[in-house]
Amino acid sequence: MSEPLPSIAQRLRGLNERQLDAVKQIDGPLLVLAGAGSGKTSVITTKIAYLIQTCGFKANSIIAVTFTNKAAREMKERVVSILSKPESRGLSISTFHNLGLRILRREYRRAGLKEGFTLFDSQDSLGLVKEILDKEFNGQTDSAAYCQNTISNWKNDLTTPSEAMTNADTEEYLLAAQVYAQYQRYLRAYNAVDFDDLILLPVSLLMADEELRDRWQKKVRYLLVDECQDTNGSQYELIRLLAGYRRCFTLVGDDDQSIYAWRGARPENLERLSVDYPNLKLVKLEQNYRSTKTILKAANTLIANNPHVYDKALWSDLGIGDPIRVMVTRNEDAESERVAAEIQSRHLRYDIPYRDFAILYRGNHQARLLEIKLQAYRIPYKMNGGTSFFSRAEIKDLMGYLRLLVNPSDDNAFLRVVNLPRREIGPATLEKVGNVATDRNVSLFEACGYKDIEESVTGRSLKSLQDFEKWMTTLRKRLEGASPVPVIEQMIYDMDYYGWIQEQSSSTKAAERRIENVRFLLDSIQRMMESAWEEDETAGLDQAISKLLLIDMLERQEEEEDEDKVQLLTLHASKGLEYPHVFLIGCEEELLPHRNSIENDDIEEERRLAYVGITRAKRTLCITMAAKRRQYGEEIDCLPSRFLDELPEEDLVWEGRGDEAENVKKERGQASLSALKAMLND
DNA sequence: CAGGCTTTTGTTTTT
DNA sequence: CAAAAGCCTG
Repeated sequence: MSEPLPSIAQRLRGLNERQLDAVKQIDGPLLVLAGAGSGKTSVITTKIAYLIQTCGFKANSIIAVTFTNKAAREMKERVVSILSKPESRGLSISTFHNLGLRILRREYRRAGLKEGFTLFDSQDSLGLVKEILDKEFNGQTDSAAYCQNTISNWKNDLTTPSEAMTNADTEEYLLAAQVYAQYQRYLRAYNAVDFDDLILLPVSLLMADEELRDRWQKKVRYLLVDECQDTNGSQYELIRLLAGYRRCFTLVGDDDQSIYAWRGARPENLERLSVDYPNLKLVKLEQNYRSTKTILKAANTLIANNPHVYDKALWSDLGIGDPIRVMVTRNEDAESERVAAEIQSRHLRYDIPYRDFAILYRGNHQARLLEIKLQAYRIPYKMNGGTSFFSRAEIKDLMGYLRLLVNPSDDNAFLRVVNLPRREIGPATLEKVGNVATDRNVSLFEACGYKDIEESVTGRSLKSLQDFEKWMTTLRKRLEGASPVPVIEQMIYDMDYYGWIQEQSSSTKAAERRIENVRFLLDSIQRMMESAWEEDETAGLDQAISKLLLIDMLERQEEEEDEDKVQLLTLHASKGLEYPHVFLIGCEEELLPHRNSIENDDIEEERRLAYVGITRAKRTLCITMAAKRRQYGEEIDCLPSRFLDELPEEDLVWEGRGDEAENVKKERGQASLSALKAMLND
């Protein structure tokens, strides 16, 4: 031990009175209403340390849940830095989905799953829905996205297929309900689960099985949940079930930062808590340690336009700081250009590191232009989100192989990889395999091992099919008890996958990049295997790959290099983060209150989104908008976002090329006027 | 069966 | 205006 660790007593001294309340309240249900930047992460991490060090809780009896892997990682690091490593051993800080996966990995048999079950990502499940619509509902594949969404909502609300069927009162619902039933059947046949199942199945098991419920409730002595305004119905139920009769938990949330209602989050869970737990204690954290007074005032003024159940008055001790700049530009091109130029000049003039800047936007597509301009200015940047690591073709391919290796029932994986690289196995052959599979009631892969196929499939196709089956089976045997990565490398070598990638890629550069990605995946698997510690007794390839699917690998990849880069992210992705200098771009009607949200009257959530964006800023905030924007090839006029009207005018400094700022100011008046008219009409 | 061509579709937000 | 999906030819 080189340096003495900061003792828990020291930690506690660093907290304010409210925060201390939140930490010390340990013997009952507690809700912490934590405003933006009020130090809730400190509270959670200190509390975990306090529970272990002062109150004598075993680390492995505490479960902390967050929504993103990033938050979980950060939290874990902070706890480990307070406690010693051995003391924090076995402590579980993970996302809801990871927790669900962990439960399922232990109890999968009771959920009707077999060993090595695979996890479908949303692309996989959309594909499955399409397949079902195609096969069983004469090709109504255009409603696939709708069905997928509806099914997901049902699952989040713990609605079973039969309940969905009974309650279906419209044509669409009925179709979705029928697809839902089939979808679940197919998933089980493939020995697969989707994201929603990771919560749904553990909840069903805990509800139905007393022994299991008992076991888990004994195991979990204290529960902490971050961002609980984002919990959906099934997640809330999971919390309740794990908390059990002991009812010892700390939930932290902020209703003003609820921005996930569209994916089933139910912020009203915060209110429901006091009904379900009458002795619920409430602590409010209202001191903001992050932003200047000006920024905080703007945020407060904006969010005051939303109704509130719990009143909250965020205040800051920090200085007034700079006023908020509002930049108006000719079009979206100029907007990105201005932002890039601004960052470069501030970087050069004041020596502000790139990493201190963040550019926030509503939709991922807005990043494209920014990338171009930032590159033109030679500004290093990091994009958060965007195309996931796992949606890259080469990664999907390899994952397909791994999935099939681990789970021979995974027909999806089979179909993806069976003819890749080319093995002369086309649709005709596969249809015959499909027939055998249906007759024998086995998966496609298993059907390849049956003698039956020799009756229908002949010649070269038959040989390559059987070779494929033998090859995969041999690999799987070799996988047993061995370290998986060398086996995978052998597999890649056997099929000359790198050669195939080179053949497929347009340039050697692109090919190199893709091979690098594959290597990175192998590397991650290796690391995952090595860190098969804490909790999970078995560490198989199957576990490694499903865990990796849940982790945003892009994050990981970037975090390794300690970089100085401008951060580009969506408003949604920015929650929980903070930056000294923030640019909030595209503040226009139809974009920041998004058009769909205007139509559905969901302005409040959009306002919260803007609120989240503003409260990310520590020192300066710059809001931009374009007067014109190209959309579907047509150039359209943009109105300033109504949220600009809701900010304190005296703290805003408008800039732009003279006339444009003037025009927009005029329009701004008109916008308010038309909003007023609309109100009067209601 | 593959790759190149035309047509059509479309933009929220994500574990 | 772009990307994806579907169509058609070599």
